Amino acid sequence: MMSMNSKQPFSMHPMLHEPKYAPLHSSSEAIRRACLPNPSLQGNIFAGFDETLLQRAEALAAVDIVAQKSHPFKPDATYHTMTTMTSMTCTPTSSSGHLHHPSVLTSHHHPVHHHQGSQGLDGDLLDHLTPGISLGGMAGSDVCSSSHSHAAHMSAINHMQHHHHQQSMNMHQHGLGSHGSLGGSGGDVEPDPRELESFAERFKQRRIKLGVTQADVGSALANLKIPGVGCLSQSTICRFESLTLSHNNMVALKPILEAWLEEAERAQREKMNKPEIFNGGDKKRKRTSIAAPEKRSLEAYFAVQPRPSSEKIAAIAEKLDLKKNVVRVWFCNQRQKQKRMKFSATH
DNA sequence: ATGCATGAGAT
DNA sequence: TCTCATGCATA
Repeated sequence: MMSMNSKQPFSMHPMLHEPKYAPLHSSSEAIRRACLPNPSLQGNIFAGFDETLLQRAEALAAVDIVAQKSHPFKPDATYHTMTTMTSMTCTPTSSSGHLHHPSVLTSHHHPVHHHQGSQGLDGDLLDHLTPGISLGGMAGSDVCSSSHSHAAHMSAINHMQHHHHQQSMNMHQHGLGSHGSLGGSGGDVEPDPRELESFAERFKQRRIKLGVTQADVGSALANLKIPGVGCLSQSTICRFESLTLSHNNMVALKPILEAWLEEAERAQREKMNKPEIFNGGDKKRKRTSIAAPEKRSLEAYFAVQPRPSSEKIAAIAEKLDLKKNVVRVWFCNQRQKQKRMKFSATH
């Protein structure tokens, strides 16, 4: 069996193991990415670009760079954080070495579809309000506290074996609408972008109404005891709300956040009934910063060739005086950005 | 809210 | 070595 839908985070017992869980896959997705607007350069068709192109791209990018450039430093450093791990909270991931991510939620691929536009999105920011509610343990937020940096080796919750093919099996495409297809066996979730969009918006609103921050939601997720699901960071919750995640990622996270929301609202209601109770070593990782001029050059290169070879990357790195790894990661992140929902062809 | 990074799994 | 899901650090 392959899973057809999988992703039903719930349905399994609340214990840990459950190594499997179908990863889901939904069916739609890919295509959205296909059409992204190219920043600027016109033809990216030249795939084999060579020095010449490189220079050309750079020149294009250099328009205003002329003067400023020069930053003495060389970024990079990838420092790797940590050295001490002392804590063990449930911190979700760890950068240092441990697993964490539950990719559990991944599904991917949908054959196609997309379209429609709208973008509602909102962007309000109001997240932090402080609540007074502690939602029965849920949003309490601290559970996973993360004060310390990493550590945690136990993120037990997350990870599972999950996915089988992340992107691999995309074959099914019944092309129909968006959804449905997939087998019926499980009921897959709707890959409908519209629905995701509205859910994200409603989610944010209700979350604010509850008085919890994005970070609170992330850590409270662990309290849900959904197999394979642990805490998530503020970043991820924020991205979910602003639709800046891949479509598959949105689809995977939706049921989880939906479950949390219901639980949190339920807990709050409970408290409402009882009026009284609720009143109530590390080395830090340093983030590399790529200066504007270099960034412009990178963008120009990207427009020409989004996936430069290792050699090209090295050449670019040298020209811009950046570490090769920094350049490589920049390209990876840039590609990921294109795939995010917001910008995708979906709209 | 986002930029740069890590790491698991797929290629 | 890439893609993806995620996160820490930061603007």
